[in-house]
Amino acid sequence: MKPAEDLFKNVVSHAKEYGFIFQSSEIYDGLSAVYDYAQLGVLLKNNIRTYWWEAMVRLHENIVGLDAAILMHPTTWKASGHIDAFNDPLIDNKDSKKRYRADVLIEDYVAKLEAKIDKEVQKAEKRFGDAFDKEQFLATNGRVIEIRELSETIIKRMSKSLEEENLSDVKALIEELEIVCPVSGSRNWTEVKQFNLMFGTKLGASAENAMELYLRPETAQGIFVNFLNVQKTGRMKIPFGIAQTGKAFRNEIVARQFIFRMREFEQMEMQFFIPPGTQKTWYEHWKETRLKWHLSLGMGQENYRFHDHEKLAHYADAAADIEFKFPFGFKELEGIHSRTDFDLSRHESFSGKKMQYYDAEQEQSYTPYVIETSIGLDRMFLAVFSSSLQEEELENGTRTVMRIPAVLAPYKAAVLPLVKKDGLPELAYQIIADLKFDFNVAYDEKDAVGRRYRRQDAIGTPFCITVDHQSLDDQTVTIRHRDSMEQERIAISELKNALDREVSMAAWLKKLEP
RNA sequence: GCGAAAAUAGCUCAGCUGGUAGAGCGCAACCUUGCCAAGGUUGAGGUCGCGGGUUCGAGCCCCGUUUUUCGCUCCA
Repeated sequence: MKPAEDLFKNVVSHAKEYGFIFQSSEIYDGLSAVYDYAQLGVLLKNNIRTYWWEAMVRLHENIVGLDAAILMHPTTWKASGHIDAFNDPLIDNKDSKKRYRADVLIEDYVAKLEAKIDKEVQKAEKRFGDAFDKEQFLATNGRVIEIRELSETIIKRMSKSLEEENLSDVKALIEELEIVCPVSGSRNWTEVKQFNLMFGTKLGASAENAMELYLRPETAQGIFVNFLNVQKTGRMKIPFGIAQTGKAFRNEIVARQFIFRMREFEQMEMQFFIPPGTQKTWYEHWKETRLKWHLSLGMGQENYRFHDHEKLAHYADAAADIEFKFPFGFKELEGIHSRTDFDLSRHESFSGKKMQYYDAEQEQSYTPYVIETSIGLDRMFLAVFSSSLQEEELENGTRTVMRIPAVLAPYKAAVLPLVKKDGLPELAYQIIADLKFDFNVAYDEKDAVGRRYRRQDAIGTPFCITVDHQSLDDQTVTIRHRDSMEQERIAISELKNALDREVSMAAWLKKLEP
């Protein structure tokens, strides 16, 4: 058993060597945390996307698709909370090397002040016993009033400075309050720096009247702003969902671990609109449904687990991750969030447009609640890729095999003439000409056939079809299975059916039905 | 962003106290052959991440920088 670090290195170099993933702009030394999908990678990635899309949109009568633009009106991000939540003022302690959110440090300080009020209350309670009137005490006690005023002043000043982006005053405030680093206990702080996790760009060719825009940091908002358009034009009845896949961009402070955390990445997400009050049931429903999708690929139940969030995002009332066992440990692969009516309400108030749904059965209008399922396509790629890549010990040596779920494999079959003469290549090409309308098929005639099998193993091709001399006589070929390396002989006319059973989207999607 | 380590052929790596770059695998062409990698012949491919400096001379020493990995930090 190799150490995890080596396994991961192996994944990265295999991805490069066989043309799955290259670093972006490699000839210019690359661009940090940006990667390109290569000739085989794009096939695998497209297959994953399609498998998700068909499972979500095609199989669910009440889910429709959408492909919203990456650029959106800037107010979108005010409404969504990203302008606030994505703009963190950060400060480092030079001694402990720890980084903190400057506003959190100050808020913690204020929280401590307020804890002092509680202490005063407790003291007074002891002193006065039953005669103690808490309301009265809080309103009149000089010490309490003093602390209250101080906290208010601090919070006000901090909010004002943050609003005005006066970061040096935030630092000054931290220094004046003599806030120390909880780890090192020192007051040796760096300047406060603003980190904006959204990529900015400009709309408009001339600099003066250009409009500040952001590349979307999540795809979800494209769905929310189109909620009523889709609902009305699609005559959708709640509960219903809108699904989309697309690129999102985040200026991560630390982007690492290959394609696990990239600055430009692709999300596959679905927002499911439901009546308020039903969110618990639907949340559970989608947790289950999504896990089932993952398990249908047969990559091992033991590689998945749920992680329920305790700390919730500003918009959620429940949230869980489906975590996958990557080479570097269990990490988030997909999120299922109960987003309440946060997004629609916010858009309603920022746009002034009603974002409500009239429920004819209940005879009332309401702002729907939302359950979100959101999976990173690139992460899913990494999950499939890293768990598929295996070194297998054989009697005489090892073989490298990618046990990619057949439905996702870049090539479904390779057609190999046993020798490149005697008319075998010609027959092989005839077979390809027939199969290529249904399957992505490779051809290879170079080197010994055994070596060609191994080459296909290394890129995850589930089947190798070998044309030999007997094929010329009786129109049969051998078909070799990637995982077992076993071969059987079947009629050329049966190939399409045989492959269909094993690799077709339809065959795999049926596993999702009860 | 901080700290540490690394960067030499497509991949994995070697390269002596500083003296003009190698291996294995892979790749391409041809020959032989053919059912589970590693037959033969020939060949392509590297200004040693990039930029400076020291030196008669730098893959090797020094400085900067980029990228990657690990730890910290962040993760709606």
